[in-house]
Amino acid sequence: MENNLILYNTLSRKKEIFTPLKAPFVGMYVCGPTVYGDAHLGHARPAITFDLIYRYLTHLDYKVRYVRNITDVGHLEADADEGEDKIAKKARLEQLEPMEVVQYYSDRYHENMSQLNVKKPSIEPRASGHIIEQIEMVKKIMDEGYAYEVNGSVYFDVFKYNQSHEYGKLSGRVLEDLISNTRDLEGQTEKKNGYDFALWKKAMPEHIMRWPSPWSDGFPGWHMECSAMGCKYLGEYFDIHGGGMDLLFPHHESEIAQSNIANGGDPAKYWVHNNMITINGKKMGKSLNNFITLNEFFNGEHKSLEQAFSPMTIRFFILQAHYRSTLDFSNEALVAAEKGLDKLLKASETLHQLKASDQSDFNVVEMKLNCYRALDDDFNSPILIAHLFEVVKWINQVKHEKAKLKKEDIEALKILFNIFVFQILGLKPEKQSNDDHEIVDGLMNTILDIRKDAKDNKNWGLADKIRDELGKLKIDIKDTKEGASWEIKE
RNA sequence: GGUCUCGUGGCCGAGCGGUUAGGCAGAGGUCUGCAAAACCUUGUACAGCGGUUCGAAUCCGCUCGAGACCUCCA
Repeated sequence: MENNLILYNTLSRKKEIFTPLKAPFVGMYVCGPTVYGDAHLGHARPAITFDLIYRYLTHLDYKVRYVRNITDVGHLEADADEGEDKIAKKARLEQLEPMEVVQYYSDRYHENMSQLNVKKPSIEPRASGHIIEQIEMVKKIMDEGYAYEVNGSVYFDVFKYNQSHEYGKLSGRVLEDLISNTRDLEGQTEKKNGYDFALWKKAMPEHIMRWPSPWSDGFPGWHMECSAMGCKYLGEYFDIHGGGMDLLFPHHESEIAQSNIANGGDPAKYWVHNNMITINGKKMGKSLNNFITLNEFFNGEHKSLEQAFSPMTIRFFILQAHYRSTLDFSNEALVAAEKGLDKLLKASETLHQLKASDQSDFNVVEMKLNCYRALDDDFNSPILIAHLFEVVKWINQVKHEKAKLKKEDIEALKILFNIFVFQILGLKPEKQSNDDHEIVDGLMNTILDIRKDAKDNKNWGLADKIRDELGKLKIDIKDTKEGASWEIKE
């Protein structure tokens, strides 16, 4: 497949033509969740954004190795260097082994991802399983003279690094500004400078998660894991590094610094960042405590929710905005997404019942090109969806015999829907598929048959009664020219 | 305080120098035993004020407003 893909590179702040380092292979690393709580709507954004990118690159015939980590150690609670490990804290509170907490929330995260139809990454490494690699990397940085040890902890010397490299080139920060901003931070730390970051932390006695190292029994600094694991599975220089915009600084900036010293260069060619989801105009996040978990969306049990929203509604809602824009949550917006998605999926079913004509009123080839153009332009899913809704219009017009489509065009549209709606956008019908389906179908056909007899005899009372009673069972009956149809609500 | 981003019709959200974005909601109509769905028609939108230009939502400046990062955060 010819490649016209353009993507926005945070590093250059420009859209660039996507040229893989070693086509057809593509290496993509995305910062995954810290598993110490249920995933919320904010977590769904990068998952779905990079799922879209993964799916599209795969569709373009690239052999993608997609690595998304699980952070199960090293993330500190309050201060980057003085706080307590998030996992360990949660474990102590709940009287659980740290790894028990990790297992529990990892499982729940995976369950949510599966519900959202997010494909599994090729590799999902855990930080705790790569302590050796991280220690090795810290050693390298020590050997190069860009890190110093204080009381068993190791810090990266940002000032020294900045003399030969540019600390801040990703986030657009200037070290002088950082100096003036960190100068008046309270508390005397072990660090030479406030902006230095930890590569290895000595564990306090109460700290449960700890590993031996040349410097102390302790644990790796947060930024180490992504550098070490990215390098291990994708090489020292790979194609795409992704994550949320809030990770730009200091996380990704520090990864670049570490990698430059340890491996002699940047870790990735393209840096891709998804924007935040907001609630009442503010970022939805753990720290602001204004988040709604995915499970709460799915079951509707949250005071801010007027109803439950299905995983596919959430997915569609997110895909209707460009990944680099903020997306504002509201019940109204989600209801709109729910209805829009329903319309799209219904049209997909209708497509299979269309009657072919000997000519077409629409240019299917052009439409297909437009769909590709949308995705090629920095994965513009909202534009793609707008195109798909035009196809929905076509389908409905043909259904109502107000427009025509040739047989081969109908077939082409089926393929188009399959590619863009199902394979790339990753949407799927949400009907429960259980073994009772055939029985239910049979029953419904019988009932609708009886109702049709009633209607033919103008026995409106009986016809309405059947519809009303079924309605109470959440079964919707709709009369069309072709006969009655039914569907289960919600 | 520093750095950066954004402000689009009732709501969400594309576009980023000249062409209808799209979805939801609203209004009118077609269809229909009724209802629903679908279809057709329908919207004085681009924070404000200046400037550049033949032409600006789109570029520049200022003002106002909102947000992100600078500390863990997707």
